[in-house]
Amino acid sequence: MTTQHQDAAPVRTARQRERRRRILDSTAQLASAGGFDAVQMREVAESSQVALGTLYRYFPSKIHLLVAVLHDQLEQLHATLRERPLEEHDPADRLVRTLRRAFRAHRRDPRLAEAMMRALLFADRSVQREVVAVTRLTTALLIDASGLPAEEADRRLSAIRVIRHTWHSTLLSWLSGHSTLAEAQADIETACGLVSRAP
Amino acid sequence: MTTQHQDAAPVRTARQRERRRRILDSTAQLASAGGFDAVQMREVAESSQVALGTLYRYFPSKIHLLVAVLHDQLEQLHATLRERPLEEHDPADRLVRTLRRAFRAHRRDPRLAEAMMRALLFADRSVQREVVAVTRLTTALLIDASGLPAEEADRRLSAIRVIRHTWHSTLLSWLSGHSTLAEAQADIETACGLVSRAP
DNA sequence: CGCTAGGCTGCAACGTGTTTCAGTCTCTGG
DNA sequence: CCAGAGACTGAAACACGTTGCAGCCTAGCG
Repeated sequence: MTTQHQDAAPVRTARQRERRRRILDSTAQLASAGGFDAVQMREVAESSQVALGTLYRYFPSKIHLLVAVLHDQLEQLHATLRERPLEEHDPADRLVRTLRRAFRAHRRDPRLAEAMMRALLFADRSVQREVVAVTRLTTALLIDASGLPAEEADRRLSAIRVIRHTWHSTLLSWLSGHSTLAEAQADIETACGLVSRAP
Repeated sequence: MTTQHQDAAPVRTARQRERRRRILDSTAQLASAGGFDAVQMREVAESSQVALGTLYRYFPSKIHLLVAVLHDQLEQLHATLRERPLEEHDPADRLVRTLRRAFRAHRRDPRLAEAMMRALLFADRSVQREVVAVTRLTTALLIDASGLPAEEADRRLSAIRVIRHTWHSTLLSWLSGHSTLAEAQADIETACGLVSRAP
């Protein structure tokens, strides 16, 4: 049962693009208000003025839906970050700054962050395409943030992935109340140090 | 070496201890056969010869149940690791070795691993106690593996947490088919390098 | 040895993610 | 402009985690 969503097939009409946007927006709104559990498919459908079956045609599961919201938000974050470039030169410093910014953004909307991260980490093989897209986007964002030239970044990909893992893991862990803010920030700094080491 | 078993309520009778063991065992068996989705509460109850309500008295949710299984398995792993001590001296090498062993174990039973990790990362505040217990146990295991003296380990706690985050994250990511074995192992090695740096 | 409190059982019921389907609407090719 | 293909709707139904409850059983106490 192969899925044919907009990822592979571009959306045809403007109305479909609007539907998709309405769905993403009301999902984010519901998540922002009540977290993962508050994103209920019937409610998403209703508040985006779409039938339940249609919602499932656009996003084959709640996980797909929330991962798509994450992807959407990441694109916005990436754009925002590009608008305000950093002044630091040291790659590790730049990464720490960037992730601090991102963390602040999530602290402002912890329920939305929790919903998206839970979905990302809960995603199984059926969401592989979307998860890989998010992973790629995040990696690109981190490389951008580090300010490293492409070839240098290539040599440090493993370090960047470790930073990404640490980022996701600490964020979720903090959002779920399993660790403290201080721990999360210390760990992110520790991980970012990796990018300045010999490859 | 905190031997924290289930909630503050110590088990009273032998039959209760047996019931708990039967539940943990059949959960592990179901998970091993079919992963997270195959662990269905009705089925766990039936195959451990316990009423559904009783299952819920012992473990208030599927997530609690699977995190308890993880805790159980970690205790076994910890014991196994102590039996066969490492010969390496370098802390990073020792950690890499240990995590390689652990990874191999999970490769032998990927569905069980997937079920446990999904549960751990999906756990919310209501599972805090159990998640913190697992976290502590894992940290203790890593410190043990590193061979560092206690005070030295204390100074590197953040590095050890980063290793733990990377471990969980790469493992789940590999189990979910989002990354390759090579990436996972490279990242674990990269993270383990942190423990040899200046504090 | 009987009594009581609390644990256990079987079962029904509820909520929410997901599937299915018949009927209706919209878009596109001819 | 029309017909067919595909998309959308509304509603019902299913699956599984979770809860609630009435009655039975066990353990420990008097």
